[in-house]
Amino acid sequence: MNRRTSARVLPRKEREKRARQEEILTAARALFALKGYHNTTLEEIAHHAEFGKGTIYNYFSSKEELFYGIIDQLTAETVELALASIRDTNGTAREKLTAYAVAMISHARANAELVNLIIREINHVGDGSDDIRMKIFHLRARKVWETIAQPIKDEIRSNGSKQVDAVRLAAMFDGMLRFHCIAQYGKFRLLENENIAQAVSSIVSVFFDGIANYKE
Amino acid sequence: MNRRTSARVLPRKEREKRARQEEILTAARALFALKGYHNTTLEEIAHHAEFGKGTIYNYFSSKEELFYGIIDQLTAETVELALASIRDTNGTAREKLTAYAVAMISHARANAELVNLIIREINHVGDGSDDIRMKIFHLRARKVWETIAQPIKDEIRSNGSKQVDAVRLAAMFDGMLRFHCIAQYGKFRLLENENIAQAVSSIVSVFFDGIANYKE
Amino acid sequence: MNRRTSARVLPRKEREKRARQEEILTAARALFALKGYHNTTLEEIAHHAEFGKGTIYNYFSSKEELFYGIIDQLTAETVELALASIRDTNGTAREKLTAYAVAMISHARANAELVNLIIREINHVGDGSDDIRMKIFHLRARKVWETIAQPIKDEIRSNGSKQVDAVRLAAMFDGMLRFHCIAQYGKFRLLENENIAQAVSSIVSVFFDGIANYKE
Amino acid sequence: MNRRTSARVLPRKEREKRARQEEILTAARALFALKGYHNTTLEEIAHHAEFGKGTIYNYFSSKEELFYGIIDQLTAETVELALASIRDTNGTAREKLTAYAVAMISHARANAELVNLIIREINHVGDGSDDIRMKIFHLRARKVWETIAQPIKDEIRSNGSKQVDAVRLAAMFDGMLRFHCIAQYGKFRLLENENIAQAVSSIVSVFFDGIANYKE
DNA sequence: AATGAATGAGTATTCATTCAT
DNA sequence: GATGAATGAATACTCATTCAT
Repeated sequence: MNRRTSARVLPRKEREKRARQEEILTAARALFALKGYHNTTLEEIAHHAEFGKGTIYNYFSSKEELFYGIIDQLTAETVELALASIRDTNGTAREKLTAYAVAMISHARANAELVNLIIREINHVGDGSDDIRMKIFHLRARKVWETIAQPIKDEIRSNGSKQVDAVRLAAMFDGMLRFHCIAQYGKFRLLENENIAQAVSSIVSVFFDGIANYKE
Repeated sequence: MNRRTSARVLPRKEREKRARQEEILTAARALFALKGYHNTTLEEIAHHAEFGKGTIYNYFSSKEELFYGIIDQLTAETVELALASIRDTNGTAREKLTAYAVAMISHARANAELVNLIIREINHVGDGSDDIRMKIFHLRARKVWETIAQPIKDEIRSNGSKQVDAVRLAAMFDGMLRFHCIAQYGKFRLLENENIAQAVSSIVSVFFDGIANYKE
Repeated sequence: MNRRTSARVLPRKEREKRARQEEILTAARALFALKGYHNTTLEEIAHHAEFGKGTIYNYFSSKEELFYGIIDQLTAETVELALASIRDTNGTAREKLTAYAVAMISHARANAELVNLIIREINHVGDGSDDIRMKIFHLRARKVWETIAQPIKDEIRSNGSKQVDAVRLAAMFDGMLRFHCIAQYGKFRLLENENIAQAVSSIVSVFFDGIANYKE
Repeated sequence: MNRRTSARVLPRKEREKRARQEEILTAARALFALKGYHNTTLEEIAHHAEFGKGTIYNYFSSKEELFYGIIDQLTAETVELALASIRDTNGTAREKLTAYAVAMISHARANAELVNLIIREINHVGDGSDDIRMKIFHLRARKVWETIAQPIKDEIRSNGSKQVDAVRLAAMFDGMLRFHCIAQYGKFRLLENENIAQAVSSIVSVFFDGIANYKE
């Protein structure tokens, strides 16, 4: 196996470049999350990443590109998280979705306000001419929904229902989750509760049984 | 009746001032929604409102203040909308919440991206020192949830359940709705469907019956 | 005659605006001439013009535009100077061209290195996409040559020659003059002599009689 | 014969160093001519010369030094060209100067805009503290004039004139030539004609006979 | 000797805010 | 009150130069 073609054994130069990119992304992530895109200067990012200002531009061609790098990272993480939760959980649909919900909320909490960052800033940057990029985020979101739609579909099918837009239901579930994250972890903090297990339990319970059958 | 406290008989001066404020808010709303807070200049707002740039400062002490004026307007509208939907709908909880959902989504559609603007920009402005203002938005959100929590509580009580955090359930319902609005009407458009009735029906159906009992 | 349509009685506002533009142009002229386009900062120009930096942008949309403003001024002055010299001088072609030469060199001396500025910087600024502007300078140069071509044409016609490209000859005369200015007043100072009358006399003498008949 | 002073038998190291310098100068020449001094980056030069950026600094201590290297090359070429034209042409002053004019214009055409580059950029670089360098260019220019002044002097002496500043006349002739080159080959293209022979003929004719005796 | 990643001084431009008219 | 010219702080981005490898 050639060193160049192997994904594992990248040449040292390349590995180091990736590592530096990660460092910069991490610094930017923290600052964007804390202060928002427009209120964070490249100087600050550079300082926080312990690089010179000019160095940032060796890795990202503009501040905007850096931002998209973060979005890319985050959406990829979310997709990965959904895939892993559903794939690795053996059990009922309810258990699979519970696993996803826990993972999702934990990720949101760990990344504090960064999850909202996506929603907050996505329309903000650029002039809308970057449709290609938008399409990627689009595809990532659908990928998540399609992933969690699978157990939903199975559940409903076993119910006797036939034609159901499981992706739409998945989006609803995701909506509850994400709104919870925004409400819980955004600056615009709306909820006080910090008990993930309980929050997930509520959401899953409502989603599967509805409030008509809701039991605390 | 005091001239000041009367909503009807404000002095002409005061009435005109309010009217001007509204005009400015309307112009700003349109532009902020279209281009975001930071990408909209006061010059543009002034031009669009057909006022001189300096005049804006006779009505709002800063660009930020103007932004909060819009948030204030929007959140007030949402509260009003929730109150009206629940109050004016006679029937079951399901019917009341359906009414609210229709009103909410219609409002979001009519105000296009402005709804997201709240979420998107709310963290953008200021340096966190405006807690008082945050508290107002906080209270408005709770007011909405408490309003729609009432029918939910009634529904569940009639189910025999006792201790239920209906406000939390209300927030979940609202979350599904708002996420739907963001996904549907944001630039980050994720859904294709434009049929409000159907979307509302799905959301209400899941919320009340859960997907376990979901019928298309 | 309406104040608005009269070229003489511009409204006060407009007059003041023009005056400010002139002040800025004058300041920029001095600095560009002294240090060149790229070595002069807008901050310096603003300071020298006793305006704030932002104010410059109310009058010129960019540094480049400001530069073109100067070129415009200078080329217009040169045209004016040629027209006046030829028109106002009664006498032979030799006398007319002498008048032009004196005026041209005096202007160059008064504006020190600014005359060269045109040649020095003209290719420097912008990316060549401003053909419209180039065309204007082009036309101005031709205008000068056509102006001084007239007496040349008359002189030659009285000689019996018929078809002569007088404009080309005019360009040659102008070339001697301008090169003299560059050599004399540029940083790249090549000549020591400061006696305008003598320099003009040499140039005119050579131009009319050639060195074959040259008498000091 | 000392290895150092011999032009032929330089040590290999030295020869290679010179060769590399030439390569870099050639690359820089092309780019400076095309885009101007300030709009050409060292990165581009290095790339075009197929060297690493840092390597350039092993041969030239700064970008400015590199520029002066080009000027040096060009002015040396011009001196060489003048010397050769006058020396190698047997015949009248008129013929010698015609030869020089043809050589000069051809060189200008071959080096396109590089000729103007000298005039354009000479004031651009540095802060005037490089008088030594200026003096060199100065001397080179005088060398050219003195070279072409010789046949002029002879011509005039044979005319009976005594005290004539032939160098000044030479500068005038050169001025016509160089202005022609600028007008013809600069971006600021003022002439359409491309017929070198005819242009030279006009210039020489005017210079020797003046327009008073000018025949097409 | 060759390299190119790192650097940060330097600069054009924007725009919220002020204030004289 | 209304205006918009004046202002300068703030900031993304460039690029000559250095230096560790």
